[in-house]
Amino acid sequence: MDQRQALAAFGALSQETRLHIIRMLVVSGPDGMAAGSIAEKAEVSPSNVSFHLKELERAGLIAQQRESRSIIYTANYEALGGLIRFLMEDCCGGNAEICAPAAAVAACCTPATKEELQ
Amino acid sequence: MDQRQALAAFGALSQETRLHIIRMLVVSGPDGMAAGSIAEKAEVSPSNVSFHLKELERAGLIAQQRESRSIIYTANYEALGGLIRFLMEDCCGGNAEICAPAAAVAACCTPATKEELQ
DNA sequence: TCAACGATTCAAGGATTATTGAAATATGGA
DNA sequence: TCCATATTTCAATAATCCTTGAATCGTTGA
Repeated sequence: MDQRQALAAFGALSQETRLHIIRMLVVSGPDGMAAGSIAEKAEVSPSNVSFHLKELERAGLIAQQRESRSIIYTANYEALGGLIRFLMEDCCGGNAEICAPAAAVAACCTPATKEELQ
Repeated sequence: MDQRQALAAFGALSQETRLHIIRMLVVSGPDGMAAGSIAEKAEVSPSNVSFHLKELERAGLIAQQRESRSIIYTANYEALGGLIRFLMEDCCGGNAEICAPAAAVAACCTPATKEELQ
């Protein structure tokens, strides 16, 4: 993740509807969600959700794939991890104490990872 | 760090000049930097840097304090750590593998923390 | 082929954000 | 007090982003 991507990702996440969408897609996992379901759950119009999905895709945070009539969107875990990494390295580069609380969260996440990863 | 703050923080970091400023302030540590120095290093006009500093402060990512004629800005480490934490918990809440790369970075940061903290 | 469904695209508007330069504020020293 | 320094505020403009509804595109089944 370079700075260009990070700037786009921060911009994408700075909007309430889009943050909500990302949350839903992360939770829904590899199965993802159809655009219509996203619109329904987020309570926004189809054209509006389409606008925000395009924005999230442009930032590389989600991917799409057509499934019959629906278009399924999935969160890009690699990009999200990369963004966290960018934030930490950018912040840790020189001063490290910012990462301490993050390390605590990471410690709480990694046990689950052992089971989740493959 | 609640969602409102996170949205503001993401918005603040989605602008090139502001990301640059945050980087400089994190590196400069508790001493911080005067507005003029920031403007000079970032190569933007005084009024423009003032605009961006206000934006960063509004998002809670930096703090200011007057020092004679200068106004010294410092990075808010707690807020930056809180933002990383928000991103991780928001992403890890349901699926954990996103945090794996972040955990790796955290592991690389924590050794330094032992010396840096106090 | 035609109709219906799921979704995107487009244009218009309104709202927010960024940049600029001039004017104003605050501080410290002659 | 007066001037210089450091910075902010303000107004105007430009640029970007968000929302809305209508029109369009691709897919499926009758």
